[in-house]
Formats: sequence, structure tokens, C-alpha cells
Amino acid sequence: MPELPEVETVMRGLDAKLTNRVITAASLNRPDLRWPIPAGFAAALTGATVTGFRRRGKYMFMRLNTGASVLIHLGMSGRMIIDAPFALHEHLTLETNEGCRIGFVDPRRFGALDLIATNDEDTHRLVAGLGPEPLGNEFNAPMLLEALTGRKNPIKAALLDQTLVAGIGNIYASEALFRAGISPRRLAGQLGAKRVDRLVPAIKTTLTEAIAAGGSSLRDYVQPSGELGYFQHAWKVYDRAGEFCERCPQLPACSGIRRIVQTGRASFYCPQTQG
DNA sequence: CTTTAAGCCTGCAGGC
DNA sequence: TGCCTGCAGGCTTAAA
Repeated sequence: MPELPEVETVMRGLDAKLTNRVITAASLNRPDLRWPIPAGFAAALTGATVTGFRRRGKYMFMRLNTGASVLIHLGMSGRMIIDAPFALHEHLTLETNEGCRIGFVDPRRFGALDLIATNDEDTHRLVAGLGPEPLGNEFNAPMLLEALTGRKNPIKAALLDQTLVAGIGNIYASEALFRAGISPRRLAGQLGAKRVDRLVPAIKTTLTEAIAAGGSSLRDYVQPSGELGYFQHAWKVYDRAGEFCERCPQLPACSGIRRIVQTGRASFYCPQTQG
């Protein structure tokens, strides 16, 4: 479940291994993931020098000295492996002039790879409609309050709408709402300025801390297994149904963290501290 | 316009 | 042990 912090961490790991290196070989092992991968994809990478990376929401872009950019989306199960044995479901393999081997592995194939002719990646159909970056200045309380006005779905569902704000997924939606003390069941249009004022910094802090955890845990972001970017998470409510949240006294009166399903997705929250 | 359900795909956990 | 079912989730498309 790569969300913004995981994508950011994976991207930093790729940056450390690929930027300013030459891709000496690129092999695509199937013609499609979620969508067809354009003909000539591997050829466009081969021989190119990587000039840098950029992230937008849960998408990352690898920029090449040819003027083209490569869109990479990890989907649900996508991961990057470095100098690891060829893996099952390894759909793309890159080699650099320094002898580094990078594999893109995605069993469920919800991910995507695409070629963008220029470095103007925001014109791509998959990112053109995205909302603001949650860690940017454009994402602030007045903006969010305005965007939520009139919305009738629960705030948890609204936060998953990538056109509202880009990069929040199912896990960090629950985490941010816990931090803000807001129930995931509250209707998005009914938050009011006070709760929105808490929610915006809660989102920023939650994401920033997760990125920091990824950055500090491992040198070059590479696990011993060769897997890139994942790290020990310390989720406060996600997947912790029945446990006591950190704000609750551990008393029999407290029922603990609850799991509910909203629009088909699991949400976790503490009924005692989230209104 | 907003919101929801289905579908894509595979691995894994749980039940029998 | 092994089969079967259901669930997990990001994102799009279709439909309400």
C-alpha cells in the first residue's frame, strides 16, 4: 500500500542509485501492467542518463537527458528491488553503468509505467487532475474548508479523493484523522473551520513523520533484502482494532480502537477521542 | 455536479 | 495437508 510517504522514500532510494548514471540496459518483461506500456519504452531508456526524479501525489517521474520522463506508479503491490535476484513478477529491469540492477516488481499489476515525451509531466492524463500536494503551501486550511463545502460523504472517503488532495491513501487517511481528533464518519461538509484547522497540520505532520521514518531507518533506503523504500511503520490506529489508542487510559470503560468499513474500505479510529 | 459500486489482479489468511 | 473463499487496496469507468 504505497502512499505518498512510501513513494517519496522509494523515489529517494532510486535517486541515490540512478541519478547521474547511465541506463546501460532496460528490459520490459511484459507489455502491460494496468495499461499497455508504449512500444519503444525500453529502447527509450536504454543509453539515457538519468537527470533526476520528481514526485506528484503517489506518482513518480524519472527524468532522462533525452528530454523525456518516465512515469512510475507502484499501484497496490509495486516495489523496487536493488541488486536482488530476479523476482517473480519483475516486470522491468534496469542496469546502470555502475553495475547496479534495479527491478520493478508488481504482482497485482495495479501499477503503471509510461513514457512522457517531455519533462512537463503534469500534462499526463494520470496526474493532470490531481489536487494540491498535501505538503505544499497550496494545501492549507482555507483551501480545504472551501473544497469540503457541500460535500456529503464522510471525511475519510473525501481524503481518498485524489482530486481534493494528492497522495493520501487508506492508511494515512485514518492516521491523520486520529491525530486531528476527528471521526472518520463525520461528513466532509460538516467539519467546520475549527476541525479543518486541526486536520491540515495533522495531515502534514503525519506524512512528514512517515517520510522521516523512511529516511532515517536505512542507509540509501535499501532493506537488507534489496527492497527499496519500505520501513518499520508505527501506525497509531491503522490495523490496531481492539487495542487502546495512545490517548486513552487503559480502562475497561474504553472499548479501544474500532474498525469500520466506509465505501468498501477499512477505517480505524478511536470512538473516545475522535469526534 | 457529487458519490458509489464494480472491476482489475494476485497473495495470503482463515475455514473446513 | 490442501482446497476454497474472501479480503486487501489505488484508481478508472460506469452508473446512480
